[in-house]
Amino acid sequence: MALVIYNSLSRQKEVFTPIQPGRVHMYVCGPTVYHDAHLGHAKTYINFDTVVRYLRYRGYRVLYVQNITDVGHMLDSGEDRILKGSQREQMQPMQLTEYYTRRYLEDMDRLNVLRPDIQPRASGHITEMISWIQRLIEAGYAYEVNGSVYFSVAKDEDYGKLSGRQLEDSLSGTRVDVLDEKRDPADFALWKNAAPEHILHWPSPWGEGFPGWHIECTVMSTKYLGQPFDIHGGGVENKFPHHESEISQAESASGVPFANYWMHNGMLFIRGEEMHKSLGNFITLKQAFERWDPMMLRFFMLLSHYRGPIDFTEESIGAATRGLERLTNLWYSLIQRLPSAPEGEVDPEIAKLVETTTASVIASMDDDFNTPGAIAALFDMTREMNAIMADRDPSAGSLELVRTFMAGFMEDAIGLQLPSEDSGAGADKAGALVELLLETRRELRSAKQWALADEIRDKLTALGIELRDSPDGTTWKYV
RNA sequence: GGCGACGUAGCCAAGUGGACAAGGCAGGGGUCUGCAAAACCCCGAUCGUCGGUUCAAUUCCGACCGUCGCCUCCA
Repeated sequence: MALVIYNSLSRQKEVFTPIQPGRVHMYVCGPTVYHDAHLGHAKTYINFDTVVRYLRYRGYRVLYVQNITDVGHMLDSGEDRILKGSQREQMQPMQLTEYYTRRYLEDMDRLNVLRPDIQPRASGHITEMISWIQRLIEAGYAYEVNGSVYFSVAKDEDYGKLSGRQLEDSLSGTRVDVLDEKRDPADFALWKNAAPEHILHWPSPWGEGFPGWHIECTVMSTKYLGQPFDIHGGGVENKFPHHESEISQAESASGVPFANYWMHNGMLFIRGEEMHKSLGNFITLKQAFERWDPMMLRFFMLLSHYRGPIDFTEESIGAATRGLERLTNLWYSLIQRLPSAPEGEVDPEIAKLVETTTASVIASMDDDFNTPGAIAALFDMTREMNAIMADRDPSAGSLELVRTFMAGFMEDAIGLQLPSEDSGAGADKAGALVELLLETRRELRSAKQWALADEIRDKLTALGIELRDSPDGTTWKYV
C-alpha cells in the first residue's frame, strides 16, 4: 500500500517517492498580506495543512515552507495593493504587512492549521532575488529595459508544461495590456523599475525597483528546500501564470528540475460565485468565526476532496454542522463512560472495528488525500460503536482503544480538534453548578415532578447546556 | 478564441470495467424514553445527453449540452 498523489505536472496520480527516504520538502504559496484572510484562504491552507499532517501521521519528517508576500506588486490600475492598503489604514507599508500577517496567523491558529516550519517574507529575500535574476540574465533568459528586467518566455522550450498552454494560445483574446518595452508580450517581469512616488523599492544593479511576483516563490522555496524539492502546492487559480513562471525561472537558471510533485487545490465559491469584493460576497475569516465554529468550518472543507471546488451555502454548512456533532457525540459518550467503565478484556468486536476503520481511513488518505472517504469511514465506525454501546457496557480498555484512535486520526492526521476531555464533566465552577442543578432535577424526576424537571432542562438548554437522560443517569455538554 | 476542470439521489459528496453505486444532511416509518434530546433499525439513484469499444460501462473513447476556472499579481 503506497501513498499516491495527483501530480498536476503529469495530470495523473503517481506513487509518492520523496527525494530523501522518509523526508518531505514541501512549499505552498502563501498570502499577500494587505487585508484580512477570507474563506478562500481557509480552504487552501486547511487543504495543505491536512497534507502536511497526514504525511507526518504516516511517519514522514516534513519540512514545510510557506511564504508571506509583503512586497508591493503592481495592479493593472498601476496601483500597488500594499501601498493602497497602507493609505487606507493610515499605516506604513511594513506596519501594514506586519499587522495583517499577525491577523492571518491568528485566523489559521483558530482553524487548527499548523504554522509552517519556515515562513519567509519576500521583503527579506530581495538580495537573493537579485542574484537569481542576474543568473537568468547571464544565462540569456532575461533582459533589461529601462531599469526593468523581463524573463524571455520564448527562450524556455518548456514554458507551458504545467498549464498545458502554448505560447500563441494566450495571445488572442487576452486582456493583458502589452507593455511595449517587452520583447514579447508573453514575457513577464522579474524586476520592475520603481516610479519616484513608489514607496516600496530597493536598490539593484538596474536601479531602484521592486521584484516581480513570481520570483519570490522560486527563490524562497529553493533557498530552504533545495532544488529539486518534493511538493509544491497552491491554488488552481495560480497555475498560470504564477506557477508556470516559477518553474521556468527555476529550471532555466539552473538546469535542474524545480519541484517533483505539483498539487493544486480547488476554489471556494459563495452560492456559486467566486468571492469578490465587487460582488459583495466577500467573507473574511474574522466575520465567519462570529457565525460558525472554526472546527466546523474545517470539517466542512474536509468534507470535499481538496482538488474539487466547494460551494459555500447556508444549507451545506448546516448539514456539516450536524454531521460533526454526530462524531463529537461519540467522543462525548466515550469520555463520559470511561471513568465508570468496567475492567476486563478488550471487546473483540471493538478491537476489530478499530482495526478495520484504521485500515479504511489510511486507504482513503493514501489515495490522494481523500478526506471525504476517510470521514465516511469515521461515520461507519460511529454508527457501529453507538450500536455496541447501546447493547452492552464495553470495558475501559475497549473504549480507550476507540478514544485513542479518534484522537490520533482526527486530531493529528486531519486536524479536527475534539472537545477537551473535561468539558461536560464538571471540572470548572460552572460545571459544578450544573451538577448541583442536575442533582435537584434528579430528585424532582424521581418524585415525578415532570413540569419542574423539564423547566430546568429547558432553561439550561437556553443557556447552551444540553442534557441527555439515559437509564444510567443524565449527562450534559456545552453546545 | 486558447488551455483546463467538473456534471452521481431533495441537498452535500466519495467511488468502481461486471454480482448490493460509500457516507452525511433533510424527509418518511419504527424501537428506546414520563416527555425531550441522543442513539439504533428500515425506506431513496436506470450515475448530464447521444454514439463507440467490450461478453459487460456510471466507470474507457468521441461528440454534444450545461456549469465553472485560468489566459487580469485573486488562496
